[in-house]
Amino acid sequence: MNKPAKAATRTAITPTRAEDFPEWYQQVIKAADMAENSPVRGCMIIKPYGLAIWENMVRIFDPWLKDYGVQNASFPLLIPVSFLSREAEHVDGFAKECAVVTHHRLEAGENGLVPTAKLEEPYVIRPTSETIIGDAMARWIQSYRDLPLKLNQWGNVMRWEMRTRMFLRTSEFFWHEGHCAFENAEGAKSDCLTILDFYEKFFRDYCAFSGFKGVKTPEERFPGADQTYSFESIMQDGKALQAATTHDLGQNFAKSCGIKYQGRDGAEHFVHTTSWAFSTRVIGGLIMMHADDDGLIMPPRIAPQQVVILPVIKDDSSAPQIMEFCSGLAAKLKAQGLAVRLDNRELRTPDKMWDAVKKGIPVRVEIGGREAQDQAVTFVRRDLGRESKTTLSAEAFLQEIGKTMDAIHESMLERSRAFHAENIVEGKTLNDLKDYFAAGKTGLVKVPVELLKEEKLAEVKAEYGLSARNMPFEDEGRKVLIGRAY
RNA sequence: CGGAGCGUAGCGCAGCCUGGUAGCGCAUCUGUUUUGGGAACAGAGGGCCGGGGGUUCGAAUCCCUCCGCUCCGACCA
Repeated sequence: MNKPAKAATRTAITPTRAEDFPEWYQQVIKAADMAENSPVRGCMIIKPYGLAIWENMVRIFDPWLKDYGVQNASFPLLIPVSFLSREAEHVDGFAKECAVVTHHRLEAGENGLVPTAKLEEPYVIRPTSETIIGDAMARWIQSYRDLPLKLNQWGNVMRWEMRTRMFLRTSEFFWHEGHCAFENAEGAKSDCLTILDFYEKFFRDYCAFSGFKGVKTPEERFPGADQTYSFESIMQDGKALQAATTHDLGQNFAKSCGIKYQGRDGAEHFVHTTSWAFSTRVIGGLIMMHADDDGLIMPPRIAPQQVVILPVIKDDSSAPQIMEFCSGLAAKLKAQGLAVRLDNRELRTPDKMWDAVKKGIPVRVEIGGREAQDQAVTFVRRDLGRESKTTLSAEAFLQEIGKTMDAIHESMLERSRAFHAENIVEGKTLNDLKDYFAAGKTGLVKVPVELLKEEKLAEVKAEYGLSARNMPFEDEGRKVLIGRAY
């Protein structure tokens, strides 16, 4: 009798991506212990492992901004309602999703605490900070010598979303928001493009994200912007994710906030401002881009833990030797600047192993009696799975580990590129677009921009839940990518 | 805010139609044996069955009403 087929196909995450993508996404987050829902509607608790990813993103990206001349600052969480109403389009865009603070005191009432002491002017919890930063800029900028002024803040914002999903869309989310002011339109545009390049580099070289830079169509622009640029990527279910945006705000906010300077010509001019951001949403993108049916797969360069060392102890007699070898190995890896975790928890080895798998730790090292004896290292790459199990001398392993990290990164990026290549198809006509999605296909269709003028486009978009993602730079504005998006 | 579904142990679920002392799997704890890709046995702990109201001798189950969550849509990083 043959043994029943070993549950080799059992996946750490149920359901699988193919069975139910949204549910799979939730389960990956739970399995990796990244975040959980909170008692506050639409807001999540980011757990240590999830926040560690964000902290790495901050650690990597922040120096780039500083190097480019951006200074960090911090503006209030609360914004006077009157500030928000300064820019007409901006109001339109955000008013509906603002949380409003109207009182400043609680008193015991019949059914518990009730707000008393109404504020004369309510505040909104910032959905974004253009207006309050603009107000400060108006005071800080007098002369062309004060320009450019480049500011950024790392913080949280709140948008009262109708429908939330962990990381991808939550009412409160963390981000950085850059706000810059320039003498002229060229300065602002160049800022938008420079930062967009930073974003592309960040996603490509650290998150192993393929994607495309481009210009937003007018209807997809940020409220109050003259031009919005974005970096977008396609997730494993074929839907696009806007990973980061930069906005050329022209003189719109300068005029509504009164940001003026005396120019080289002695006359008074309005500045040109920009704003740009990426958020904790990117963490959701990491999951949907890279994770598989066994859970997360972290790109090595932003992984909170890059190497996990699992001692495999069979009997207590060999334990001290194994642990000593493990500690030594951990110390040497740390000395190379790697984030190492020696998992000496009192759990069974398979449980620790699956924990490492579900957290997507790039390299898992297993050290048992044999390795300790031979001064060797057995390791597995998370992106390749158990087939990649390799044993090297400790010396060789320590020499190669940096290259292994790079190789994992490159292979993840390559996978992402291949996926993008397969999921962007060219179309010419509205019917091409319609037929593609009518056939149940996913991904994006690249069509000539002239199609945006067709009246029937709205119908097709509505029918299949499509939107214009952006007009990729590589096509010089002649084409636009259309598809479903997060 | 519209449409659909769901709230029962830490997690995943059954029980509800047809009311009668709350169950299963995993996880947890204890012990023993184990341990190189998801261990076995034995025992134990753990629940205001989302909240409130009703019907009833009796409600997880029937009715009303809130609240929350998930998915699809509209809105959006």
